[in-house]
Amino acid sequence: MADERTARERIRDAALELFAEAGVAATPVRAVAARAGVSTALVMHHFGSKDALRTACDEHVAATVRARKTASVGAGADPLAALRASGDGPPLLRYLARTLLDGAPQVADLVDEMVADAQVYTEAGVGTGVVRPTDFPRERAVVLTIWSLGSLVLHEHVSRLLGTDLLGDPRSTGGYTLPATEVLTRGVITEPSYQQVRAAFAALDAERTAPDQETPDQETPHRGEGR
Amino acid sequence: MADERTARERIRDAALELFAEAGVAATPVRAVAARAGVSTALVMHHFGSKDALRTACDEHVAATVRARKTASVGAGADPLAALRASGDGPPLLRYLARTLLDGAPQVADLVDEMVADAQVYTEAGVGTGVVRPTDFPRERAVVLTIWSLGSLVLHEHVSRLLGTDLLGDPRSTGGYTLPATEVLTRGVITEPSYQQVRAAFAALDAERTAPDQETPDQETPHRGEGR
DNA sequence: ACACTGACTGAACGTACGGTCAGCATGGAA
DNA sequence: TTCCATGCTGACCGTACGTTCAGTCAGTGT
Repeated sequence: MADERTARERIRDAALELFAEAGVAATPVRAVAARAGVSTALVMHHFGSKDALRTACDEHVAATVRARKTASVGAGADPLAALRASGDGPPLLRYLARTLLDGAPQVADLVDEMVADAQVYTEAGVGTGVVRPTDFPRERAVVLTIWSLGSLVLHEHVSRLLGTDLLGDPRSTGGYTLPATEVLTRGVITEPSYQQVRAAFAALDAERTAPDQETPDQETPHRGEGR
Repeated sequence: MADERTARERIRDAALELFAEAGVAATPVRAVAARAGVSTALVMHHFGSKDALRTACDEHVAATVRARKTASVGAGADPLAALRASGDGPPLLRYLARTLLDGAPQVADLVDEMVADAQVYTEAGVGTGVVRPTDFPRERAVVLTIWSLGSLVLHEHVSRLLGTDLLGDPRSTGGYTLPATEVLTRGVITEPSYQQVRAAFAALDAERTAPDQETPDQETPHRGEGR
């Protein structure tokens, strides 16, 4: 019965859950108020408007993620491992997964920070021999962060396909983490195929910088059967 | 002036664009009708309800993706390369990126097919020497498909971070494809770190199947500095 | 005793929504 | 010509939305 949180916090948490479930546009303020056990007028009293409530949610999530983030790069460069384990992780992560799509500036800043952190951590990992060196330090950090967040956003599909809930206990995410880590360790593509891709994009760049001179017939950049 | 499409197709295409931009819940039927140049009543006449219109969009996207999909596994296991190149790709891909989140069954089936295709293609690639073998053929196909779709869903962040529009011309996606392919070729994590992750999850499994016997102190599964 | 403040509510307002309906053209079949 | 089916519209309906407002109540300082 005793709910230690203030009414303002209860409203914000209720909004977080409902916005995460159905999206902001599909969630009436009345539903938020009902879930928090208050009147709709009190929601307006505390936040001023539905949009301001949404912004407050964005800021709360961003602040919490910032507070909880740790340098855990070993298991697949996962910037959210600490959050996953914490009690209030699931609703927060669900909300984050939703709002990664509708371009809230607070969330965009958060992603930028995650990328910067990932770059620092991977470069440190290169020093300690945990992480391989790369030709594209920043771009690799972007790619790894995007993949990590992308699997979070699509957690429903991951759950259906692998039976692994990425929003739950990190110790039970092996169904996803194991193959992902295998890919991130041993790779998928063989070296000659990679060189073909590199050459194809280099040719495209050359064609763009000097578009007048003729280029040899190469309309499909990835051939696939070359050995 | 001559628009060859029927009014029904114009409505469906307008809905596709608007739903992709702002989401279904935030798009009024009136806006769809206005974009298509018809009355709102005609939208209802053709589709019956907003929800049915949404379903029609889902089915149209699924059908188009199925029609366009090709076996292009060389450049990072991208199941949507053909679609990207085609003219009506962008709005379709934008819609797909949106609806991958709200669990439409047609889209879920589509994802399942993509995974199945990815598994077939990667296993064929192992035979021709383009793709490396794996301990988890199906799980690897899931992971690669999820990463590919995840980067599509987060294309806005990719664009901001790398200046590369994944929805546009595939020949100008090198900013993303090159580092992604490098990661998928040479890996990120070193072999000993991978073995640590494997051992940690194996220990967790053992603990779960025989939870009574004591296990050695290992509360954090990824240590990171072990060498 | 009074005044003031902030949390909080029930009722209401204006609006924009999804959906309905009667009816108007057009056109091929009878 | 009559008929009905189809594509289509403007006007309308009930509802649910975001927001406003007047006012209650408890606490606090004076």
